[in-house]
Amino acid sequence: MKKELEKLYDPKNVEDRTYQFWLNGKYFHAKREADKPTYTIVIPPPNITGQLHMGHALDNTLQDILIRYKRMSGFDTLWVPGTDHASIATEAKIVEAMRKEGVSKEDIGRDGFLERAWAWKRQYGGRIIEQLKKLGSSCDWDRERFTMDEGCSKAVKEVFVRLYEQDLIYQGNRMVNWCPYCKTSISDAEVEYEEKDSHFWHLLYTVKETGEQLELATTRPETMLGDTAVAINAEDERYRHLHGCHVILPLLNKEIPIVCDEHADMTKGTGVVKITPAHDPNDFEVGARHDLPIVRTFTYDGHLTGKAEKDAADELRRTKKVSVNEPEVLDCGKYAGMTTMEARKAILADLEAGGYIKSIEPIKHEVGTCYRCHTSIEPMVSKQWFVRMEPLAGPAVEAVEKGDIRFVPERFTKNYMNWMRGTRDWCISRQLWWGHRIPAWYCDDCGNTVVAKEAPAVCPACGCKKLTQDPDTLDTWFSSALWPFSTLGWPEDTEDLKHYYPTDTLVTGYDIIGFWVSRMIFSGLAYTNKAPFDTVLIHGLVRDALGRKMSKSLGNGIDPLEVIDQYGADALRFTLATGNSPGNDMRFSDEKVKASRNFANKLWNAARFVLMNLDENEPAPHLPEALAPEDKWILSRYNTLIKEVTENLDKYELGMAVAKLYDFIWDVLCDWYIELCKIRLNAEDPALKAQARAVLVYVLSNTLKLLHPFMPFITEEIWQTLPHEGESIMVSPWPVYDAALCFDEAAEDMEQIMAAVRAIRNRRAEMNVPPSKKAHLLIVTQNGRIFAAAEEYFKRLASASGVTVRETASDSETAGSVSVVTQNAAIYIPMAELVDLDAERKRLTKELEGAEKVLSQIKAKLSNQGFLAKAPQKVIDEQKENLGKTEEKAALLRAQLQKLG
RNA sequence: GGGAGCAUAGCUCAGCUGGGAGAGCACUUGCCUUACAAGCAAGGGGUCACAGGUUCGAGCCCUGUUGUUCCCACCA
Repeated sequence: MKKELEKLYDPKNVEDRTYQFWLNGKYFHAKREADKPTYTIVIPPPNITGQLHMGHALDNTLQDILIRYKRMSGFDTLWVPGTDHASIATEAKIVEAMRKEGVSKEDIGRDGFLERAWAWKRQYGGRIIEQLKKLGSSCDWDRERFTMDEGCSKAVKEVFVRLYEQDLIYQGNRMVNWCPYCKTSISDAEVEYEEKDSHFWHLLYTVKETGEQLELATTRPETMLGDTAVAINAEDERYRHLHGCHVILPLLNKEIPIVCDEHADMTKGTGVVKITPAHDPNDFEVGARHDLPIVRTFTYDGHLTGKAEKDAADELRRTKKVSVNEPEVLDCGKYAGMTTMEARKAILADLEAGGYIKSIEPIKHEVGTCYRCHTSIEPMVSKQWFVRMEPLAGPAVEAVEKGDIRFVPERFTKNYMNWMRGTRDWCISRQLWWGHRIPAWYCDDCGNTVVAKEAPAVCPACGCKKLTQDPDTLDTWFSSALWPFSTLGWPEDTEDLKHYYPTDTLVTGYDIIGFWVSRMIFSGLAYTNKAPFDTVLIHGLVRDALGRKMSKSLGNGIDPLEVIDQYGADALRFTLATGNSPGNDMRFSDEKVKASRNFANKLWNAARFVLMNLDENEPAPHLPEALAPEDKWILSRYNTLIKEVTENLDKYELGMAVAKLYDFIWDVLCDWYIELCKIRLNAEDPALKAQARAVLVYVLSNTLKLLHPFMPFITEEIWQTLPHEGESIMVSPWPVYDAALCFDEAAEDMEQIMAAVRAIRNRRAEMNVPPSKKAHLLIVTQNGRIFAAAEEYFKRLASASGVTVRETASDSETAGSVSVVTQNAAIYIPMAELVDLDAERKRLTKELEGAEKVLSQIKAKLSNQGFLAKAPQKVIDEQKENLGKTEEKAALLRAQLQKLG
């Protein structure tokens, strides 16, 4: 029975049904096949707060292309999907939702909050998974994971305890980045710098011993209450007499020392700098060097501290036997309770009134902000957990240097190295509730700290039972760092882990190399002794049509699901895969998707044409015994395509691969081969028909396979409609290049005919001859072999009514003709009424000039001794061949001109 | 301050290890040719940012300049 397709391809009729078909067939499921090499990708887990955005669409399209290609190429492929709990982002969203209900975290307590968070996860965690399916992602859904599921939690505890025992995790009062809005510490990587307008306030502090006024500048006068010294450089001659002296801190009238420290830069400002160890990272270092007191003057939510905070801190110090460098807290008196900005104003006003301000200088200033909420971060001394990076970074640098891990494109190696070499200890504790709770317990009696995978029953130090777990949770990236192996079962030595780990390719954007990629690398090396993957494929950002970042605040985001709804997932995938190279940003526009949709439709109609011509019992794809010249030509082209597409995919040149497929399908297959096939399909001879059908089905069906990783839905739909063997195109074998199917000479002959066809069309178009006006062609050539059997081609493709091929022609025979000259033939189109001898002469002269110019260039090269001596033989041969061809053409042109007189 | 990317047709971008400048869109002209007007055929349009250098040969390699984007950095 003849199958028919709709005139327009409608993705809506195909995609969901096809995806379900794949799921039913369990084609995505990795079966641990012992006889196959493995290929594994772990998905960069999207946040459960998220909707699928264009970045995800790109990321997952690339992964699916690789996975589908490898699956068809005979690999045991596994693509592990999952989601990330995204502690800070999710918690912020839930808090925000609760705020709208008038409920706070504290109202419902930790357990109540976590209940809500898990409900959130159940509600929204699945949504993005469904969206990934719409895209066609062939993930192994039986292995779907979540960063806070039981297995991942186990891995997190295992790592934490191990690192603690190896002294690679420690707790300490250190300078951290504090977000007063999120009320948590964040890591260095989570700070984003933004340029803001600000001022230098030049202040005057009085030296106690000499009474002179010491000028210093600050951008943050509100921190002055926490000053515990001013620093000068020991080499600075201007202040040599002040060594060992003190200044009186204004407003507090407190005596603080002048210290000599390298941090004070003589070339900057007055060379004097105030030191606030509790609220500035540099000053913290200075404080440590000079054993200065650390006086905290800010609360953790961005207000100035008062009596309550001071008392609480004192109480803590008294009862808790706390660590030595627990900061003091100041009762800021009249400033207590003000926000830092309010305090700045008030303090400046008081300084002004007291005559302590010398001048104010406007400046532009890079201010650190929280990457989530963009609130200015406050550097703050706080007790946090840290991962000691130096011992972990070494092997991670080495693995990339040795080539165990490769970045594509290569330039991102540098990016990674800079990050890895420059990184400081990683602050991993967060003052949040949603996340992996830190597996540390403190003894209420003796203050002992116990780190363990399970809650200890008694304090090992004093034997009491009063143990309280650390209230903090871990940085989201702590669990993401383990993702390549925690998802496969680590720390258990599971079958999956043995079989699929290390994974192969990691696909992600350049924006999270520091956050995620580098942490997976050092984690993998440290805990599994293996690099977690061997290749990192980096892609860029998807921007809007104007090149702007897509963002919620700009409202310029394009929803991939809407694009899928309108144009189909294949069109979206094609758009994202095409025309961009690894690591580069790309612009997304409606026009591009339309072009992709048109391509899908073109393919669809090519298939429609083929099906239209098929017999009821058309056999599965095969090649006939005898081949027509155009068959040999298309098979040569097709085999070249296999070779190139495969090579491109192996080199991660996905954009190039898909561009070649586009050209082949549209130009080679549709515009030429199908048109050529119509000759035989319209012929009487059933053998010729069958021959054309067979080659058409063979080439189309196999080309669909090459295209399948990029456009899975439409290729499956067409493949299923065509005669085929096997259940699904997605598990059919990847085409293999076959040198026996490259017919170079026949293909070259065919190209000659095509060139003649183009030249005739060109000539006719120039003269505005409609296709309906046919003409009998006279071809004069020494290459009769090529043109002898070409009559049907010219009739079909060049509006010819017939063709005569000869070696010579008399002037009278060609007098009333328009002529066309190709490389090896002069073709006469009898159209006496259109012949304009003058125009004809001009045109031929121009063509001849062109040919002669090329000739002189080639001759110059071939007479250049340097070229002959140093150029590769292949290039020289090409030039020689070209010389022959061009000379032939020039001769024909000259003869033609002579004829015209 | 350090590092990286980009600069090619009107627009968006390809161009792999140096060997005759490409695609899509837009534009012009002619075609409803029985797969497709979401199409077919033909065409116009580029000092490959600028200046040097290496080379027989440079869009591609080297140096510098300009413009632009991004990343990193504690600049009081």
